[in-house]
Amino acid sequence: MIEIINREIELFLSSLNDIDEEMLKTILQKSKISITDDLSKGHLTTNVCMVTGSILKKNSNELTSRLKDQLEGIKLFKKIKVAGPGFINITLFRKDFIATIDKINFDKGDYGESIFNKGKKIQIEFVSANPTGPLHVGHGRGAAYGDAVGRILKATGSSVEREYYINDAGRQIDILTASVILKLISKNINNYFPTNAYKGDYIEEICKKFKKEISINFDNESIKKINYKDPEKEIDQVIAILKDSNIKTWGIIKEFSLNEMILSIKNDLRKFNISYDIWFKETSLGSLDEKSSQISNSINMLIKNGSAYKKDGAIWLNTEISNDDKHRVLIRDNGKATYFASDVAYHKNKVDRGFDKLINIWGADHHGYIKRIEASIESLGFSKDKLIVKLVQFANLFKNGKKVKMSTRSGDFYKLKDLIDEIGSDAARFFYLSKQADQHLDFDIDLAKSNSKENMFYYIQYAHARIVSLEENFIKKYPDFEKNLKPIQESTYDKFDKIIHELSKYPSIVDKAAKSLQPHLIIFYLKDLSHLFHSFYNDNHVLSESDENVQSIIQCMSAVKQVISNGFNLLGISPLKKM
RNA sequence: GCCUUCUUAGUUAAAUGGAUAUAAUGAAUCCCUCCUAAGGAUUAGUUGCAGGUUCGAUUCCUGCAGAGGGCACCA
Repeated sequence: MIEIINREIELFLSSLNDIDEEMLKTILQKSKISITDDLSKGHLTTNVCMVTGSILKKNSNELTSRLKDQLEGIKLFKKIKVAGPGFINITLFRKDFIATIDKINFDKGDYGESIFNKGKKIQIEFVSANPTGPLHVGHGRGAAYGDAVGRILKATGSSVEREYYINDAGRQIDILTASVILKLISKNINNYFPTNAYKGDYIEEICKKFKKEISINFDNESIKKINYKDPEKEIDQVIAILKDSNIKTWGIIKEFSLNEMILSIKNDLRKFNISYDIWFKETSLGSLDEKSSQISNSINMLIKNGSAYKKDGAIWLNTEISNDDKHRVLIRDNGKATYFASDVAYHKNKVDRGFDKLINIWGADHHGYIKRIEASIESLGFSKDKLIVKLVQFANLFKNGKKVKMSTRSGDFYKLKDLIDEIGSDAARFFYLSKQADQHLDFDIDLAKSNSKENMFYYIQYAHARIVSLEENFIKKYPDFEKNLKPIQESTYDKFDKIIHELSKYPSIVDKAAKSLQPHLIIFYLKDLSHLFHSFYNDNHVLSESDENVQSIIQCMSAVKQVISNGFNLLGISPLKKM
């Protein structure tokens, strides 16, 4: 129906005098056909006359009456009405309106999918937490968000590749390795353990798994003598001694610890119903020592085209192109690459892989990083519009009415795994996604676990479960109807019209969520839909309706169930059959 | 100081520039001989302040006030 109206509108616009290409484009961009917010306004509405009127500096009254006549002329609609400041409201014939139910029950899991991103290759990189500790509840939000965005984009026709960037190079990994080694040799060094080493119990778990047949010999005496006031220098000194005294064993333990950490992260994410297509290691970008490694190549390119330069012994990138407030160091005066240099190479690698869009999901603390990455992309000769950075604000976790504190180094944090064990993956995902990603979120564990009305998650699940049970009871009562339900278009029953109207909005909600990368829109939609359902369910005793009506109602209810299930699926949540 | 996100019922939150700003919660009242009361119905209550753009602004722009986050040759 919307396609038909669109065609009529285009005909209408081209029939107008004094309109040029440019204007036409603007009008089509600004105007829209949408589903009305309320049935009292009919089923569909368009603002095209107001938009056209304002662009052509014409009175919109004249336009509305002309378009109204034209739409009435094709006799495909029950009623055309001009309303408000110049909307055209369209009421469909009942069979067209009610056909939505048949469509949903026919399309099943495909209902709501669209093709507006068809053929697009999108890469989405998210979580990418350093493999120096297990994932904590702070990472959960980015994980739930990134995965849901991936699912939604896929539903709009694009191919989506999920990627986790593993920072397996650099000082943090050295600290991890040192922490493990110090625990392994703790008896020989009087249990010495520097303040800045990682303290969580996961370090001990790695030690337990480490095969003891390898002899672990380090310079224990030098370690015992370490005495620094600055904890940063202290840990660096520890690392230096360990490496110098037995680089081979260091390497073995480093690799082992890293693999254990990555494995634990993968397991946690799997538990959270998330799987990745690619696990990209920072070390695969190579090092500066290799002449044609990816990292050397990208820096050389930047130097060659004049974007990067040498100053005070370091190599800097001029980031003015993106209005960054200062130039950024790529290679330090000690010859080592910065983390930023790896990132430049990594983003070049991503662009080279030919994606149409790169979506990075970062914690809000990375905010200051956006401009320099954009500058590097532009400086390498690509458009920064390819890159979309979505910031996810921190989540405050509340338990027993108190805020839960977190710090990775001290080992004092709430693990994502524990949260999932406590409330389940589905409820956790739901709450992480229940608010816009770029807003602060207070995550109340007690509420998430509660069975009360204020728990939206159960409210929606309850609607789904009620319909499942309704269908079961229906089949028990009418075993014959199972195979030949009457088509719903013949229904004259109208008490569920509000629900049908709401169901017809679902595809546009998915599109909106995909365009704005906001999964929470789906949650709010499902809540509204569930509300309509619960209300209907209370007012109408379905199975005591006439045989004819009950067939139609059951089909409508099944459609509601289907849409809840489809919506949950986009969020990575499984609907419940029983509460 | 600079950058950035934000400010909507008592509280927590919705709303691609659209019509009467939507829910939940809290308060008050009511509804189970009936398909799951983890539910429903009714009532009262909101766009920080001052301008601007627009036929139309919670939405876009400017200023002010207030809150969070970021401003390393750390990762």
